[in-house]
Amino acid sequence: MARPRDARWAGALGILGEVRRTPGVTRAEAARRLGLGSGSATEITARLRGLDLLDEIPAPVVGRGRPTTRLRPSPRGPLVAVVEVRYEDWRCAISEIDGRPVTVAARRHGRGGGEQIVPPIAEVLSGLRSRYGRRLRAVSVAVAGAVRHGRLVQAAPLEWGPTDLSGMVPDDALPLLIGNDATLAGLAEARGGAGVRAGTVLHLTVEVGLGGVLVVGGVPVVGAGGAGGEYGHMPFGDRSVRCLCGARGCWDNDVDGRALARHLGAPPPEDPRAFAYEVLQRAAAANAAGQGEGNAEADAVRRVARALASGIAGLVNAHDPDVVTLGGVAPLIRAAAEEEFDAAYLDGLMAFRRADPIPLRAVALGDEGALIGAAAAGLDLVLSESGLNDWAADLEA
Amino acid sequence: MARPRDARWAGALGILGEVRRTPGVTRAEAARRLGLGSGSATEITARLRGLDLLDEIPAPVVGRGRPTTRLRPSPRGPLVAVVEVRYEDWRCAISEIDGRPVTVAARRHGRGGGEQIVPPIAEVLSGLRSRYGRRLRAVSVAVAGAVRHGRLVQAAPLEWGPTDLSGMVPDDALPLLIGNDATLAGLAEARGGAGVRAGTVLHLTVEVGLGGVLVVGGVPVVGAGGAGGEYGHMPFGDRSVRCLCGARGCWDNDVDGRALARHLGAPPPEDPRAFAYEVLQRAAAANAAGQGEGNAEADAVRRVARALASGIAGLVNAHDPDVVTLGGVAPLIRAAAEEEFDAAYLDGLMAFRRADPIPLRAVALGDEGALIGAAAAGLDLVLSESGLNDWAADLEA
DNA sequence: CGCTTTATCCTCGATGATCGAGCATAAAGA
DNA sequence: TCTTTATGCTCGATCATCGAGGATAAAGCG
Repeated sequence: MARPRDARWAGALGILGEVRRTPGVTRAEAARRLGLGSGSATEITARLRGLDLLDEIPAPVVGRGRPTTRLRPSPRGPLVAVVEVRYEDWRCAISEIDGRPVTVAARRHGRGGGEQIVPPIAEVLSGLRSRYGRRLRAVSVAVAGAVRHGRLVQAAPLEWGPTDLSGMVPDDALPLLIGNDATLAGLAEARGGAGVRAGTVLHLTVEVGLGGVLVVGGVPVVGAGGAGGEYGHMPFGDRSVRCLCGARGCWDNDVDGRALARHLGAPPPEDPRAFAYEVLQRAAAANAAGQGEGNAEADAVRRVARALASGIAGLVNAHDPDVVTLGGVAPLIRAAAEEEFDAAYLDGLMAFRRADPIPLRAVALGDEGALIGAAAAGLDLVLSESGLNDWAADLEA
Repeated sequence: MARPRDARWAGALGILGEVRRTPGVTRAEAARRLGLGSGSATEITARLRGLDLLDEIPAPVVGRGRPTTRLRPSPRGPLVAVVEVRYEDWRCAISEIDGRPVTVAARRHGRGGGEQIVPPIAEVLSGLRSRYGRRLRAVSVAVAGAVRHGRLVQAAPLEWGPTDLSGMVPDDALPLLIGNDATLAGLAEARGGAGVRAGTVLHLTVEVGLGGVLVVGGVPVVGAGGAGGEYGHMPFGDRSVRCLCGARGCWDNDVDGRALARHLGAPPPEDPRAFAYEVLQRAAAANAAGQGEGNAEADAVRRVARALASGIAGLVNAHDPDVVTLGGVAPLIRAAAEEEFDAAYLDGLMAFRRADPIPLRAVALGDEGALIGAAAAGLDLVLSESGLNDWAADLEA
């Protein structure tokens, strides 16, 4: 062979990237964005068609000029299976290379050990495997817990210990990716949600506890073992409080439904997320009615809002992102105590940042973020150089 | 032209990178590491010699076989001027493409406004410019303050406000890079110091306040405006304390000489770094003599050690680095209260991390880190594709 | 209905970095 | 001096990309 090792897929990766970024781009537009000549575009798309990676369909004509085609995932192209494991349920989805997962199964699960969810998910994945065969290239899991070196090491709110999820995959040759749900949601928001076109995105989600991630240039900063982004376990809170995670003073404990319950003198709620929704709704209503002052729930919300906002300010000081995206109940907390929230945010910023504070935005992908992010992570693998080499080799065989 | 735009310098960048990583590598070794064939190595080194980027000198013969050559910066090659501005002094250095700065001037400065240092530095740089002409390709400045969008926006401990340093460069065409000193020291440690070969390095320095940076794959994570790494301004401390930076509860105030003085009931020290050195030395001596218990200074040091270590634990939770490198007085704080420090570190970690905690290491480059890092940042620019294109164009003209 | 305009696509020869085999070179060891 | 070991150089081949020129397809216009 006599090609620069990295050049074999160079152009192809560019085109595939455009298709992922903008599903349904026209071929002409993709070539323009990449600065490709028309000759290269022809060559590359022809190759990708031949590899069953892309398909071209006539594009609706807009003005004059020769009509172009839209680039779409090939109906015989690679697929990624995606799983999301949340506090009370899980779902499986399948995604083509445009990164839009389609749910194929969903189920609630009890509060037993983590291993109980493995068999039913394995069954679904096994079904996908026999249905799609070699088209299925990877399994990507988003899970509500701390993940390190591809293993779920801790899921305190779920009350799961270290859990082995590797039994999910029907076939040892099928790559299994496991990521934290908030991390993957942040990835999705940064690439195609509220943080799109920003170089550095800080994503934070409040569900049960707080998770998040810093995404730089579309790549999540997850550290050596992939466990980065556990911002909920920074000691922004009261050091005398021991967190379920084992550390002290974790921010986690000051910003969610459990914190609201504590401030209200209520027992720890069974479902902190639902509890938070209810309290936030009532607090927002009270505020809207001008009865927020002295209202216990509104007070609790304000307290949580201050804890959340001042921590965010600290993270902004430390990371200098272009934008902060807020998911889960965080946008609701802000909305239900906007004044206190924004004041605490500004107050926590270094002085030079106050003139033009980094914007805080609610997520754009809603509850689909983690699933979309998991698909993106899976596709990063499948559409990498080595992934494409494997795909091409499989086609030949 | 008919070359893949990125391929023109591809091989050359690899070789230059090896020379930077390992000054004095042999040509054969560099080719081996890059997986280059001997033909490519010949072609590339010949081109780099022709461009006055590299020089080859005979290598001392070790065993049998045809002797190879060492790759070195060309004596007519590009240079980067480096400036470090610290609390009480500044220095200028010059670096060839191996990234080893050689100091050419140093001076103490008073505590006036920041602008006072610009003229003398400008004079030194102007001298370098006339001496080296076009060989001087960039000026890279490490400064003890918050830097954003290439401007020094805040230097609270120096008591400088926003300061325009652009007057330093003798020629508007000469690129000026400005970076935070702790960020650049972290870059240097990650690439060639205590964090070498680690994928993700968290670097933290305690001087007056605390600075640092996360370095991922040799690239510092500095956010949108380059102001990332201001870990000293995360609210790990007492929220009732207002920091000089404008925020509240900053970690900055709990970990340095000012904190030691506060705990000792002493007035804020004129030179917090020197004060810290003295207290730490006495506390270490007291501990060594078995008189650490009840000793006021040793108690103050323990308190600072706990504040430092628990904050580090929080950052480790959030970032999951391979290694934490400690600079400035941080290693001394740890040494002077090792038990408390390590206990607080472990106590602040999430439970799953305790079995195999991320190692904390003292810096390897001592006080040269910021200078070396600034040289590295400058060379990243000079030895980029566009920088090399400019250099080649200048040679032709 | 045919011509013009606009936009895109395809063909084809050129380019240039890399590759790898084969040969040349230089030192150490026998 | 011959062999072994390691490296450097030459040269033809490869291949993704480039860009010019021509082909193609639709809309607009008379």
